[in-house]
Amino acid sequence: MSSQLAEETRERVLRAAGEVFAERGFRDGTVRDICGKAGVNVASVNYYFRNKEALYFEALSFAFAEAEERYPFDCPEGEGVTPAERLRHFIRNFLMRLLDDTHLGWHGKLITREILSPTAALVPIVDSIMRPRFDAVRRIVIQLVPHRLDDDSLERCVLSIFGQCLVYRHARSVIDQMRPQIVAGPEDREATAEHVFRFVLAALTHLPPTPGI
Amino acid sequence: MSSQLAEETRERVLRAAGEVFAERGFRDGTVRDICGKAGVNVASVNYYFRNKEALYFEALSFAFAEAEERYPFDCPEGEGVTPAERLRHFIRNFLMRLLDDTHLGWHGKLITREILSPTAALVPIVDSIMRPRFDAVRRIVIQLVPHRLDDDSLERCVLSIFGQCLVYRHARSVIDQMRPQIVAGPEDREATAEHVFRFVLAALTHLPPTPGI
DNA sequence: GATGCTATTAAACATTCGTTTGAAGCGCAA
DNA sequence: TTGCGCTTCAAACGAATGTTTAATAGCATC
Repeated sequence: MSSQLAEETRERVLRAAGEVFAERGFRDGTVRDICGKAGVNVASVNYYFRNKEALYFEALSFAFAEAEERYPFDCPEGEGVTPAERLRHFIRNFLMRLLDDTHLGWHGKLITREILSPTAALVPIVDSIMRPRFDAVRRIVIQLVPHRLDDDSLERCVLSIFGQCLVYRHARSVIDQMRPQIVAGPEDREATAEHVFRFVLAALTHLPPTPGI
Repeated sequence: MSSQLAEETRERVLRAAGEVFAERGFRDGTVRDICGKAGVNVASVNYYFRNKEALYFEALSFAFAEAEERYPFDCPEGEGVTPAERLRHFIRNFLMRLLDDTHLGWHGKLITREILSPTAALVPIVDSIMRPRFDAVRRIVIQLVPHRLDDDSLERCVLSIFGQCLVYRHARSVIDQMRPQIVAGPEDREATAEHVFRFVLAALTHLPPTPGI
């Protein structure tokens, strides 16, 4: 029977693993680093998880679950909310999460690494977490574009929206070197979110119809 | 005196290093892998370069130089070219490079890794290669937006453009799992480039003025 | 208090990897 | 040919790392 204390130890290792893997990657993040940060013996990894790889899988799932919990995907779908308001809400929510480096920053770093070097762990994450958001944004796009779009154009619109948010995380090192002021403070981030919203809204509402459809 | 043969060996190691580092990252890409692929002895790394880290630096610079050579940044600046045509040209050129997996794909992968986990090698690359492109796109944006933009909004517009292109590389694994058809064939990639161009053009030409400026 | 299961520990093991070493190969000039 | 400098090689070294082991401690139950 696993005690309450053991469960706490397990979660401490899981959290330390997430932070270490996020900062240094799977290979560079050593078991000794993780256990040192968690304050446990190195054998704990083998005791609680099978090995380092299984620990990585669980840490990734744990990070996603915790990120979902703290930054819930609350895209208002009610009747009284206009599509533009839903769009603004989504973009701000998503961007704030991506730009957050302080308390929850390692989740995003870890996920970014996983996307760049995908393992088998990515498949269920894409299906269970990313796809619903993709679908929600697609519904917003359909409502905002004044004419019908073919399926591929629709997907590309959604990707254009995600891309404008994701660049602030993926190219963060370049931004910090070239234009640090646009993401420096909270008010700058709000302004960035507002910009992305206006940029997307202008594009969607004025997108020309695809010829031949 | 270094012979012609030695120079070829050096470059073979450099190229193999770029491919291996791109595929597996700095830490996972072993010296033995690189030398095996290059068909040379492991001691060659220490002979031609100082050590693995110095090899990585040189491989990164080499990759950038070769990518610049094969995909030259030829943004037409002449009088007779409209800003919209320059934008289309830039986006297509940039996107095709990002989506190219075949002969030159490892350059982009390597650079993406470096941006995510930046080392000291990134600073000169940003200054010498990325900044000029950023500046060129900014000049195009100024010409396309019908009113004056403050500096920060201008930077964010440029980032919106880059982000819409970069997402096709950074989130490639997710796209491949969710919507592979939009980047599958050459004609799909052309359609993607055209979409990004139209999306950006619609946004820039209809972007509302920032209040209070 | 004895017993048995769980949790934790220090130490060691086996492997991998970057790096070094010393010798051998090779081209070329004297 | 001989000698010399540049290049390549096989082998080994030392450090780091994932994993295992066997012993110890903690703790609930009887």
